Amino acid sequence: MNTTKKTALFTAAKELFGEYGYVETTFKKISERAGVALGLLTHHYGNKEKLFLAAGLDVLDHFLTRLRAASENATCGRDAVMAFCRAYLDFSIDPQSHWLVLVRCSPYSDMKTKTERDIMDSKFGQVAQLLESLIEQGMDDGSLAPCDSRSLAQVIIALMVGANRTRVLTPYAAPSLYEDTLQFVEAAIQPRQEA
Amino acid sequence: MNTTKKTALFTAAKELFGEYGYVETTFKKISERAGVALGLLTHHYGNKEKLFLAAGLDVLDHFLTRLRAASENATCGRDAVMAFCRAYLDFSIDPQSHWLVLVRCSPYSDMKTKTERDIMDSKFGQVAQLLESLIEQGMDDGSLAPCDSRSLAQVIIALMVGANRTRVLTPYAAPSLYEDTLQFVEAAIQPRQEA
Amino acid sequence: MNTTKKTALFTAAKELFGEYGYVETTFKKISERAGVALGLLTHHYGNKEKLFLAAGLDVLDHFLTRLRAASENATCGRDAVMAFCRAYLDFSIDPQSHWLVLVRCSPYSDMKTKTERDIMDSKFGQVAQLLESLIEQGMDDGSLAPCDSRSLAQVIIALMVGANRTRVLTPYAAPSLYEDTLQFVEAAIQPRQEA
Amino acid sequence: MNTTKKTALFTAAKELFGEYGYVETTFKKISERAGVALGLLTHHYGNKEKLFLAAGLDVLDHFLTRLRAASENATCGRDAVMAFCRAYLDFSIDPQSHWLVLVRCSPYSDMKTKTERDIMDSKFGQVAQLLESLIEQGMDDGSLAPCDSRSLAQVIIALMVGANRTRVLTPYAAPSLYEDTLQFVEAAIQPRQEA
DNA sequence: TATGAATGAGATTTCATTCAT
DNA sequence: AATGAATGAAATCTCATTCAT
Repeated sequence: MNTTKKTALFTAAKELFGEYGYVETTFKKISERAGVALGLLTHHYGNKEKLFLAAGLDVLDHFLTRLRAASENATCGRDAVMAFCRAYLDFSIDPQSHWLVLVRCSPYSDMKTKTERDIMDSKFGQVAQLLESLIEQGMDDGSLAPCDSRSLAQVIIALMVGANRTRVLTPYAAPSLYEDTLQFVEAAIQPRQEA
Repeated sequence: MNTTKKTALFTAAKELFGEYGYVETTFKKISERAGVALGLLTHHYGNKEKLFLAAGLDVLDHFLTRLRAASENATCGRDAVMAFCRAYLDFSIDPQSHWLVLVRCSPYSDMKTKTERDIMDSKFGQVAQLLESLIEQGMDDGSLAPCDSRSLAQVIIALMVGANRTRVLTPYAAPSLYEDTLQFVEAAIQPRQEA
Repeated sequence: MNTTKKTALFTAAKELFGEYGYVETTFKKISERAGVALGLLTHHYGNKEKLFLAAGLDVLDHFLTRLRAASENATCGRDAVMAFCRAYLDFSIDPQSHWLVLVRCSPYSDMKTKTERDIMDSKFGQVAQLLESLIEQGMDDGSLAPCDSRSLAQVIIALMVGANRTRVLTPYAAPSLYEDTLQFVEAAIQPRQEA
Repeated sequence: MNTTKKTALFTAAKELFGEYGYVETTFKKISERAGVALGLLTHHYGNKEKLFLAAGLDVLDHFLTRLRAASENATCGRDAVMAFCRAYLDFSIDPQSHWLVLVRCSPYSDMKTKTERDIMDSKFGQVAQLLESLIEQGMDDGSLAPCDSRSLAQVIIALMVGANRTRVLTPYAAPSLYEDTLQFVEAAIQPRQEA
């Protein structure tokens, strides 16, 4: 197949965006790591930003697939929420997932075009919607106390975001951080019998 | 009199780092916004990275001061933790605080020198230590259930980080996000009487 | 059947050279407008310069044919000269003629090869020779005053060139420019009875 | 003076735009000919187009000054018109004038920005207005027959344009072309007593 | 004949930093 | 302390041309 070179380019780009961030990932670095001519990048992807968009969407697509798969077989809504969280954190440290693309490159700073930001936004929105629906399921089946599902989803995702950044970007994350995070979520969503 | 120009430069730098991030903040932009000669920048700060370090530390210093002030008068440890969280989130949206410097510029990507990263790290470490001590205080005074204070501190700070990023970087944050976040913390650290 | 693609390419090339000039007309643009594979261009025409030469000569050939047809049936030399001028100006604004190829691409800057410039030169020379012969005819039949036919031909053609550029390249040409130009020629070549 | 380098750059740019045209005049060529660092170009002029605009306006300003000087002392309108034409053609072959900048670079193709084209247009407009006023003066003092001054001015300028291009761009211009051109104008504007 | 992936030289532009004044 | 001209390395992007299929 002659798709090889395009694929090599794409993989190298995802690696480098994750290692160096958007700005410090250069055409030269990408083409050298992919073992491919410099010009092939614009030939296949038009420009750097479009390549980044493609990379980001690719990661997000796999992310969504993984989250859906992880949460669909849970026995109750609360378990589904916990499965979602676990899958989120697992994905974020899976070396195959190229998750760092989304961590080191901010789609909100590195993409100049509004259209492209909108595309990313809608994908991120789907992540939130998935969690919302799991929360609603939990309220339906009684495994979660009544609450504003959209609000709770945002807070839980915020926690995932922060835990992930602490782990992958800083040197001082405790080894148990992810487990602690999951327990924290569990404690917070635990329905309690009040007098 | 002559401190004026140095100060103007410093303020302009903090504004621009927060608006554009590290890479897109140029010497030209800074000197223009400050209404000051280009050469003054290296004259006063040596180079871009040192300027950024100074800006970041300045923001962090004010941050720590604010967190300490907010938490020191609480009536119990749990209240102190909540005051800490509230102060964190308030500071993050105070236009005077130049907090965005720390959000848009990652000290972990934008600072090449290990020494400088270490300086920042130690400051961030003090934030975590402060929260840890408040948690311990809570365990002492019985307002918080026994737990690993370091772990809990990291998780809570992770949540602050994520909530803040959601609010200031994305377009889809719910207006109630910060309040929801605080409630979430409250629910999670609520000591509960188990059978 | 297979001439179609070559023709489509040629037409697209003439359009684009006329619209964008030599440098800004790219292989990509041409092949896209023609709806044809990129590689066909070099396959059929060798390289960009040869394609341009072919395009320019094609336009010039039609131009010469039109000038000859327009001037051959005039009743006297002076009328033939005027018919020549009118045909020149008409051709220059005939959308079918692709005249702009010769206006926006300078054969004197855009063709590096001396041989190719010579080919173009000789064609342009034939235009001048045609006008010269019409002028001589006019001197023979008494409709034009004696003069240096080569000189007069060059001046008249210079006027055509300038009028044409004013009309097709600038935004400020008066609507009557071409008519005014013809009257100007008429006035200048009018034989006058001097005392 | 430290203006030296900026000036050297400007002169080199005018020379090269005149020799090679806009597109083939590169930053490298300019900085090398000026003996100056590459980056100085954008430092002083912002970008290539602005440099070209500055160069073109500089040439046009000198042009206008020369045309005004040449035509203001004529004894009658017709002489003023002829002095204008002679000054036009002289300027066009004065090696000091950098006239070729305007010949080889088309302000109508090479300037993308409408604003900049407008600035050039208005300068060209002043050339036409000057000639118009001379023609009107000629009609007033009786040295020229009544006519539409604007139309006549455009045609005469068109002839200057064409004669100039023939002389400086083609290899086949007769040595007497400029003299022939002036005579042609003289013949065309000669007021004649009709029966 | 037809396709379009692949190449790499070269162009414009940016920018931290230096330095003479 | 203050200025801004000057430098040149490096980045992104363009594009004619080649070539395997």
